[in-house]
Amino acid sequence: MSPRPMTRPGGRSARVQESVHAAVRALEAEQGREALTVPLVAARAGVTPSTIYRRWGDLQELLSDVAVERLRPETEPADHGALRTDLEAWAEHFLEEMSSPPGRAYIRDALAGDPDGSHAGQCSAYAAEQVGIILARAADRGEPAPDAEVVMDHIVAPMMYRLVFRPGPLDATYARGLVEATLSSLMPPG
Amino acid sequence: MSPRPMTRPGGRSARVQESVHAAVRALEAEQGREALTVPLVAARAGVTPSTIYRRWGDLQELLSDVAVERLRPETEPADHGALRTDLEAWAEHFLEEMSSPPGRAYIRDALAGDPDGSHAGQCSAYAAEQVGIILARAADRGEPAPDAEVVMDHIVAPMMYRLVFRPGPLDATYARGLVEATLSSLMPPG
DNA sequence: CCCTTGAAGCAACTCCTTCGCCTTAAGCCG
DNA sequence: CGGCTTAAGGCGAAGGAGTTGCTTCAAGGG
Repeated sequence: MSPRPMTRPGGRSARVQESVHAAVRALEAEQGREALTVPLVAARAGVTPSTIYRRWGDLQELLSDVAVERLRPETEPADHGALRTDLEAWAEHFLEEMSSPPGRAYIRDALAGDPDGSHAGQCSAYAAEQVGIILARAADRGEPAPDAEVVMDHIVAPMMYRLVFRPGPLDATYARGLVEATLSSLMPPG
Repeated sequence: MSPRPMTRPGGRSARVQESVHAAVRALEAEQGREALTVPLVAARAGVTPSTIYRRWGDLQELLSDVAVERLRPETEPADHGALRTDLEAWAEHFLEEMSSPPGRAYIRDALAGDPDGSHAGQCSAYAAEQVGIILARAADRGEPAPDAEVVMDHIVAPMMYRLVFRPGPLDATYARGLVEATLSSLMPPG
């Protein structure tokens, strides 16, 4: 989970990591992200600044690390009994979380301090995992379902592209529209 | 074009901006982006560091500014006489440029130093403009054509999502496939 | 229980970054 | 065309972020 290989995941290293992450979350809430500096976080976490520089490189990579953690889904997508409703509910929930001010900030942070793209990859892996669960359920029910790649390209990608690259609001209607279009192209009306 | 409102676009301000941009491009080419610092760029550009800090805020915003400039398309999309071939050629060209190492670096820089999303918005505006030209040509020819939003959602967004969020290579085949899928859903085979 | 070794603490140094003040010149208006 | 107003750039000092070598600590293995 940490950006650098942690050959000793237990004990002190883990405590330091958690302490630093907690310090970032606390200071973000108290003073806003603008006010964060590495020495400040270090002091709050009870470690020396050089520890943070050595493990994370710089403030941005640390913030990216914390942001990815917060973008991890906490629960499985709700089961509504049918592929269409499952996908609609998940897409609406996903878009709502991601387009909220904190959601946008986490995405921004996750991308900004991510020199090798691994944090961005983790974000899309989270979404792919949720989608996979929904599609597996559909398969269990015997419903025809699109491929996971199709869902990523036609539902997740447009939402995330708009979030990251285009100004302007996004609402649940847009998410539902993407789901409808994807499912109806799966089973043409003809 | 500059991140801060330029109430005096002419004369010295414009010269300083161009000089600083040129210094960034030169030092990037000579020493790599890792080596860049604000004082280094300032020295090369013949300005004082405080000028850069005042106009751009920090190194990342400056690099983002330069990156957006480099992502601006230099020519109109080629005219191949038909919507399908125009879109295919443009999508392939777009994906090839964006997925190249420098292209990926520019996208990363453009997003990283972009606190308010205006640079990201500029990037998508460039793509939308190119798409608009292609669609307008199709309309002139009397060809049925999808809406620009459909092209952005179904062709541009999947490519950019994969570029930014997913590891792994991307090739012209993928771009063509997106175009085919979009056009064939426009005119169902039935 | 000791040994190895990666990680954290410490401290000193470098240099990035900020800020106040002054100077320059762009754009305006008579 | 020539002075006037006012952004914007230059300069220098002060403060703090970021870096590094060395030392100390403790996790995990023998």
